[in-house]
Amino acid sequence: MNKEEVIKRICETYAPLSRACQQELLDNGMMLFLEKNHILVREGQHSDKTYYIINGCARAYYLKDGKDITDWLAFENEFISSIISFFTHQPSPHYIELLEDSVLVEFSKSKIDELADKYHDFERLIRMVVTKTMLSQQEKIASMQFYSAKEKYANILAIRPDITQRVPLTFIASYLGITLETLSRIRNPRN
Amino acid sequence: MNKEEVIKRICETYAPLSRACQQELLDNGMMLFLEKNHILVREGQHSDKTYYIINGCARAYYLKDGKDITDWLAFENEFISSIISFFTHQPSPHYIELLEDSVLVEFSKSKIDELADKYHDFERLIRMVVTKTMLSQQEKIASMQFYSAKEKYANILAIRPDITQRVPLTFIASYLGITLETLSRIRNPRN
DNA sequence: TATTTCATTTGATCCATGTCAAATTTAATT
DNA sequence: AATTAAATTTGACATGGATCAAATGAAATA
Repeated sequence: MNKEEVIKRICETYAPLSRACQQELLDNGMMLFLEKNHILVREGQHSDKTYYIINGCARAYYLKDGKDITDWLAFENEFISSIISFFTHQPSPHYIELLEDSVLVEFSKSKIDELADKYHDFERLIRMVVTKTMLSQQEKIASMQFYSAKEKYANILAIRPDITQRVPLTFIASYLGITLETLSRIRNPRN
Repeated sequence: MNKEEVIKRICETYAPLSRACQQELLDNGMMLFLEKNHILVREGQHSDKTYYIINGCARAYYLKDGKDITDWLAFENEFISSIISFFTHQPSPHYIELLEDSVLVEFSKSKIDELADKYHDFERLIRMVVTKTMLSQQEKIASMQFYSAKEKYANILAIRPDITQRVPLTFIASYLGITLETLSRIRNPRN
């Protein structure tokens, strides 16, 4: 997939953009071809970039008392960024790491803000991206609030059946707010 | 506070609006004076309204296996709506209930969409509202993922110290994903 | 002010999930 | 293929928080 196709895909997913706006977005997105385990953002950095995943997947995680906690997983046709740093200009509490060899398009916050200022339709698109993110967070909150470990695992499998083939169980476990051992036992059909 | 002041306040909080847009928003917001325990939205309803709280507070809750689970609490100068119904046009899984006598301004989704279409600056404002919501959800997710009951309670007290004077403990407990009994024990200084 | 209803606390017990440690399986590297 | 390293499973045990039940306290209403 080339950049043109990516822009087209983004428009289809979220909201249509004028030809001029598409072109300008195109000129300002940078394609990246990166290897598994590459770290896009480190804790403490000011990250003003967002990444659209063409191929591959990534996770955002942070360290709590030295323990690695995944709190976001993103796959093809999704955006990932250090949400706090990107939106509030604070240093990132998160690392962002690729879990597979990936192809990404990188956009900078300043360009996005500029385009959102210049083009009403782009402002719309950003609103849609944020709204979609908010709705998936809403689901995540519901699934964490009063569901058992087993229910949470079933939930995520329903949303993304191939997740266990693509994401190590440790990361899935902490994403669900449970331990690796508990996840392993849940997955064992004898239990 | 009258409607003009409310609109002004909203502009200050999120993003400035042109005079014309402010006026149109004003014409389409309806002020409501409602009593404690009033139910704004019921499960199963298609709710296409959002409510801005001038005075008072409200909660969104749903029933899981007959149990009442609060998953949103809103106070003055915040919006509350049946997030799923409002954004996806599905029937609401939530109830929305007032926890105090409250003054609200009600806006309809169709008007909001219309204004967002017509005015770039209003589109911007909506984007800001959604972004802010998303960021507070992000915090909530972090606080639920790997924090103990005690830590979660400390977190919410730090954000809103007067919450225990305004919201019954049962609702706070389920909002934190813990039981009423556990919350009660946490609050007892002997523990 | 007495009575009823609702909210909160306290106690006793249980269980899902965490913790720590070791074994096993799978993948990466020489 | 052999060796090392990483990921996952399994076991034994501990514990935070749930559940159920009853007592107390506070607020609403007669």
